[in-house]
Amino acid sequence: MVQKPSIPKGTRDFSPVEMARRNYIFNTIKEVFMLYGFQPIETPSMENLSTLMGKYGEEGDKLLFKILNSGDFISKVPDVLLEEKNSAKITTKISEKGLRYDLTVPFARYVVQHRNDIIFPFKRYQIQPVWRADRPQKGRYREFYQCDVDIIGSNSLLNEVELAQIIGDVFQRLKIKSVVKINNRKILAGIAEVIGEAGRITDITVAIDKLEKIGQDKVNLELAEKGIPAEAIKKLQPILHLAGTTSEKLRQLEGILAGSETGLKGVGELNTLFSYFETLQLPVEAELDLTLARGLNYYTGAIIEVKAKDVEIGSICGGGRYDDLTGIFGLPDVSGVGISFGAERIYDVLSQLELFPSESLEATKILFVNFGKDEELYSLGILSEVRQKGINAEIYPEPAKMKKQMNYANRKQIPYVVLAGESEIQQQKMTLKNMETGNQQLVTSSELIKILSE
RNA sequence: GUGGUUGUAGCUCAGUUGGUUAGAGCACUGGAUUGUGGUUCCAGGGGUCGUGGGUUCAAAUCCCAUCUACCACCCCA
Repeated sequence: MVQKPSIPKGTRDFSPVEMARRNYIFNTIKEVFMLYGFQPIETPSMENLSTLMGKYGEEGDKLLFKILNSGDFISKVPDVLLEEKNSAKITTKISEKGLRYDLTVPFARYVVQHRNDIIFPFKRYQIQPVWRADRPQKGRYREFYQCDVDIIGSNSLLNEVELAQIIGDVFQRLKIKSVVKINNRKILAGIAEVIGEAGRITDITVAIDKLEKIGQDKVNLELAEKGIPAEAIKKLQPILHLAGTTSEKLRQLEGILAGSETGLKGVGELNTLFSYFETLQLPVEAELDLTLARGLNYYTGAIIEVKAKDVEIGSICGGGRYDDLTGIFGLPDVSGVGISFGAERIYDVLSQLELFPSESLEATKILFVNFGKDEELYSLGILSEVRQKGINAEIYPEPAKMKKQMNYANRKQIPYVVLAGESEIQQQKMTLKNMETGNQQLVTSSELIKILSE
């Protein structure tokens, strides 16, 4: 019995139309990356679990896809463990590889491993799929592409500025109206310090990250549930409701965070950043957003997130600065900053706003109808000529009925069809049909190429 | 990982209180039209009713489990 084929949960096939659109996104992003001097690298789909585990928090470890060891792996597991039925413990015995969860951690591993060959500051980009064992939803998959750009080995804020410019360029080219939200981990740390809960930064940031979504009251409730004292929560309130322009907000923060050295440093960093933006006139809106927390625990400085203005969707790009990502792999004090474009979400935004350019760019431009053996030979010669001029062309591979061949051209949206039968061959010409208008004309091969090159 | 909704032809969906051979539109194949597609007309192929159990004389229909997609949490691109 034949079984119905299917693909694993949360994965997708990409058909030609989707590929053309995805390539449009990837190519646009790549072009901009290269414009700023970034170079591509690729890393393997799988990494050793030891490099992946513990980098994304407890949740992250659960969401890692693990790969079973080869061979008779189960016989090597001690009976005691099998009887205990503890998945976590057995996992370490039967799996030592996992699929990558993001591109940043493998990049850190790469940097440490190749530190002697890399020219620092190292500017690299990387466009590859990542895998998460998350429960799929709309716009959330178990396999999806990330487009990462990172600069590693430089503390300069100029790097943050360049990333903001890249964001501006990319979304301007894609015609997506967007706003860049910026925050700084040091400010968040400062806030926690000032309200007397320095040790609880993670709980506090995770809660205030939801401010926009669930509202102030629920945020306060969540903070209280996490065990933050009422007094600290009270102190937090005015900070969450700073008003005015970015520079006004920063000035107010300076006062609030006067007691925190880290906090003030963060304010200083944002001041420089925003003054750069002002003089450079970014092609994109940038604003300070104190509620921007981002879960990843390795960020230490700037936190960046981009939202599309005309579509209700999560962030389409995000990132930040990490001061010591490579430290865990034995290379301390190397600071980096990077962002990641979410290809799938950008895809969704572009389709919802119908901003994809006409897809025919990569498709066949002309089809030669196949009339039989002799005519085929005649067409084949012209076909090579056309291809040599860089025009995408094809010949129908069998002398099928006209209707079938025309229908093929029609369905593939091929704009031109060449008909070369007995009478055309005698004149050393061919009939060129415009599929859109239906017009036909008798042309020579050089006339044909001229028309197609227009 | 927790809770909810869902599933009938390649796609979008009908299918009565459980009752003969499960239907339609689009798509596909062939013909009307032997060198002319996108319009029209005619004919045809295509179904383990998501999967596995159960209740019943009888299940697409009722019950349970499971898988998928979607939604809300959690988290995130």
